[in-house]
Amino acid sequence: MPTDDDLRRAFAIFNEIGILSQLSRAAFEARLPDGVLLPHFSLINHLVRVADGQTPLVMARAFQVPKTTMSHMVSVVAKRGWVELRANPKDGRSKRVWLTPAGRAFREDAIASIAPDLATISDVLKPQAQDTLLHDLQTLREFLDAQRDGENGSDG
Amino acid sequence: MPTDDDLRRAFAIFNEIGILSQLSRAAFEARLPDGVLLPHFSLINHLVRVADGQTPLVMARAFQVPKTTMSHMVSVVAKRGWVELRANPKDGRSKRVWLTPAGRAFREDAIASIAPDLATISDVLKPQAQDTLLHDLQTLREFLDAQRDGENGSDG
DNA sequence: TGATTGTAGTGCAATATCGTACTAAATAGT
DNA sequence: ACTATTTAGTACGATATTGCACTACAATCA
Repeated sequence: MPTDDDLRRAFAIFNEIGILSQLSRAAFEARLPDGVLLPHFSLINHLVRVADGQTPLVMARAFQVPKTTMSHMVSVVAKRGWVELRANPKDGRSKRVWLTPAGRAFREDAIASIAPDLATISDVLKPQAQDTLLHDLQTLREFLDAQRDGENGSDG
Repeated sequence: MPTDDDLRRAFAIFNEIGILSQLSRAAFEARLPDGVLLPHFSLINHLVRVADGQTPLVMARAFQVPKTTMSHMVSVVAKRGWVELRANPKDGRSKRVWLTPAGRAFREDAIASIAPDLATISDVLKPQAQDTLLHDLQTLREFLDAQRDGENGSDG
């Protein structure tokens, strides 16, 4: 049975997460070219880390956004020349998203430009604390993911 | 001197924070009336917890959003009848935002409806771990806040 | 093979966020 | 007091996110 203080603490945790998300996103986007947003970087980064040639719908599920949102995100980064859309010979309905050399270069540059900012974390959190923090955040995220799966998908 | 692994870990921490923010926001909004978003609740909650009668500009700074964004947020919750805008007798340029009884009731209902979800955190994180997590998140947030202050404000 | 159902993507409309430019009011400097 | 600067808020436009409806294609089934 949770006490009032338990609830307050849980509320505070998610409140801090929300604020941190906002602050870190703003800090990151300040290092990106003008008009480029965090989701655009995330999309490219995803293609590099997982694999390119995925369909927009698969990516929408990975990012847990509606497919219309992914469609728009892909069109934006395609306009920048960072990905190319090609027909899927295996399935006439779908397209596949391929990285371009410019897309990979953009990712490298972005990572290099935020690395110094990222490194400053160590000014306030010891390595051991960072490990614990990351571990607990992952635990929490997996838990929320599992809860979400128990309910409903976000698109058709 | 940060190693590659240090950077990877820091990157992963902020990545988890971003995902958690998205997941918890979606879970929260699922409990709110249709069309009501987290910022709308946050605005009301802020007025209850800090004080109502603040000016929109002060609130914009508290939320770290541009004043045009706050203007829009206030107009939305005002349309719902949860706040009232009144002229500021001390300053003819500004207005002050006051909670209505309906606004306070909305907050109570929202909190009551998410409390069961919040309580489930304890299923995966012990109280001690939650304390540490909250503490480290606050440390990180204060650090980012300080960095941001060292640079520039977001509006005029 | 033809009809039904399901899936991938897009077009469009509604709302949110946010920058620029503007008006009105307060403040500072002379 | 008069002018210049600063501050509070709004109007407007641009982009992002997202739901709904639609088309094209695929898969299933009779």
